[in-house]
Amino acid sequence: MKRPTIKDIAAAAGVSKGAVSLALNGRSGVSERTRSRVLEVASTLGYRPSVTARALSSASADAVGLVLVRPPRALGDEAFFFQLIAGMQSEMSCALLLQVVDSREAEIALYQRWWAEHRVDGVFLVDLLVSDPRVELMSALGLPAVVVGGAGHHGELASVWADDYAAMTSVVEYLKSLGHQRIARVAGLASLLHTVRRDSAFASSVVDGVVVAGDYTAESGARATRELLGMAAPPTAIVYDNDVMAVAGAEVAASLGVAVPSELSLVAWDDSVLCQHGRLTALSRDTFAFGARAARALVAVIGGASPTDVEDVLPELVVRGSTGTAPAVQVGCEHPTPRVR
Amino acid sequence: MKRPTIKDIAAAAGVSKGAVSLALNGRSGVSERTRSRVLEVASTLGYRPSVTARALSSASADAVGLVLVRPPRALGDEAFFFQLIAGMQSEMSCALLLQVVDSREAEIALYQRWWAEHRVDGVFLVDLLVSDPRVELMSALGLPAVVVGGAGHHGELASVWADDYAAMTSVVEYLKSLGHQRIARVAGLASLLHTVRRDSAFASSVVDGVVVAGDYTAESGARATRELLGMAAPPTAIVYDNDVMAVAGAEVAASLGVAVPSELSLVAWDDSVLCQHGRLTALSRDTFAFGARAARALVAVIGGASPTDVEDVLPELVVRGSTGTAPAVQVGCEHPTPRVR
DNA sequence: GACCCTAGCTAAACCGGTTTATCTCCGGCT
DNA sequence: AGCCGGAGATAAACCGGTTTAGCTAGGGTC
Repeated sequence: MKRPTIKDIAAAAGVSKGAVSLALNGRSGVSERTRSRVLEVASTLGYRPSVTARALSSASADAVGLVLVRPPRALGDEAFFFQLIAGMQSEMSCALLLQVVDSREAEIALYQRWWAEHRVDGVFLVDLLVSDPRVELMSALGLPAVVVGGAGHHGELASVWADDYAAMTSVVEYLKSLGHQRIARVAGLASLLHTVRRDSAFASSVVDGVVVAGDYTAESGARATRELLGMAAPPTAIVYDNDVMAVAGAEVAASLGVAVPSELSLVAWDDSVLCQHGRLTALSRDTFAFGARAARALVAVIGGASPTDVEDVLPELVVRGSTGTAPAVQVGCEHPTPRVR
Repeated sequence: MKRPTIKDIAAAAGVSKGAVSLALNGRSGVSERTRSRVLEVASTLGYRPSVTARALSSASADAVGLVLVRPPRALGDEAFFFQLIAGMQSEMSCALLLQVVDSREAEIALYQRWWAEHRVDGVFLVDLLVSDPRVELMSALGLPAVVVGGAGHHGELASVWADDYAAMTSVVEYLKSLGHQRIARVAGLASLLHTVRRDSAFASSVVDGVVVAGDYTAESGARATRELLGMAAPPTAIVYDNDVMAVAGAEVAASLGVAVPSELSLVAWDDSVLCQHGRLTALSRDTFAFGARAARALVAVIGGASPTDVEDVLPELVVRGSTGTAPAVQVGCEHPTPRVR
């Protein structure tokens, strides 16, 4: 089967290629009679302009790109990105080029390649680092980009972000209102910008708060939780940087015989089916809507709009069974017997 | 910033465009001296051929496509597809064009469009229907395609599949070996081919087995489970078509006071973090490897290999806490009091 | 009637590659 | 000397669009 080209349409309608192009793109230069004839011929022949050819004459590639840096097998557990992608798609008429790579270097090389190959009109940047080389790269290449999730103001780039600082503060305030004083945090990758934000928010609202580093995997969540519960003065509440670590933490608590929420309260960042089934209190945000917003921003930037910062709505704390009032303080007992064997 | 084109390389190396093309593609027609000079110039200038332009001269689009038909918001819960995608990527050097649409018609239109626009070299077909129009479409268009997950032999198309029939049979045999006799099944969408396969396997190995239809959502899993447990002679074991429904079912059982596994055994199809945390016995397959295999098959077909059927390894039953020996049969009590209020 | 303007269209160049036809030069053979 | 062949290179066509320059016919103005 041979797909019809503009030349076929031109021949069938008895006009020139140029006239067909003008007619199809709704531009002036052809009479209404000719235009309607061309349109009719095109539709009966099932004509579709080739994006490829169109992209050549410096028009758009009609696609945007997204690169994820992950160990590929771990990807399936992170519902977050899938939600995000689905949301993006809902606001884009063009295609999404998706690639999973395993290193930051590969990611940068890929962006460069896509740009050089004229393959995308713009890209999303996720997992922003504290000082991210990609920001400068985009400016240098002149490739439209939207930073997703990094808190505002990245060079000349547009960004869509949620206020992690305020969110963390609100979680801590909630826990404090329940009487918790020894609050700990299981953080995500330290190289990520939002981890730093949350860290600083946590540090400024919790005195002597313990922070243990994790990497979003169940293993790291379990390890961190074991470490925290084994301390001389274990925390009465733990805030996790994602859902997977939180659920793993809940299991460790159960296996150690620490009752949730009467002895220990748990909060997960990012809600998911996992939290729903684990009855975990979680900081929920509408990731789908977030993706949609990011897509709108990118489309705007590609369209030539000047880059803006869009702040997402503050995540909402969904209280479930994993948080409760702090256990009564045993006066005079600075070092209660750790419950951990 | 302006990216260098083949013309720039030609000028810098003092040769013609054609010579550069030959040199870069390792084809004969240029001397070794010229070739090395061209290569050097190209690398110092950071040259990258434009896929766009290349695709125009009937070469490859250097991308493959995947369309998912889902209500977009539900997508995030299905780790399966993300795993699959990650696996595909691991075996492809080209890019993946991903789009989520909300109807079968849109999917077909999209495949047609991608083909017409010369945007992809081939596509993956997932969620095969019992009599799927896409199979014929691909043949008609001459678009290389690989059927993912549908059990073998689809027209002239290559396919990568797991033997759902054998898998279902093995699950039932396992339950029977535990003494279960009243086994029920919560099925997935009836329009999907693999649902039909599992149905027929289930029907032929379980006498009077009850099948309730579901749609992979937690709600449908819960509803189906409530229905089954409310029957006069409720089943002692239930097999679910996916993890989300199984976990929802486990919760319903818990809320009704039905003990798992002493009174009721549960098995989920497709393992995930959800099953791991819910301690659900699950039929586990290596989705990542499955995706990788599919990608290899597609690459081969695009390369001109004649389409083949690749059978995936049989899924493995991972026994966790949700399955156990059947409760003792109360002799003479045909209709035990339902435990459901 | 001479002039200009514009609508409507065509021809041709262009985008950045690949591919084919052609051209030149050089060496070997009879 | 004359002929042939092949290597090495180039010019030009082509892919399927967009865009610009140019051409023509018709109508209005003075």
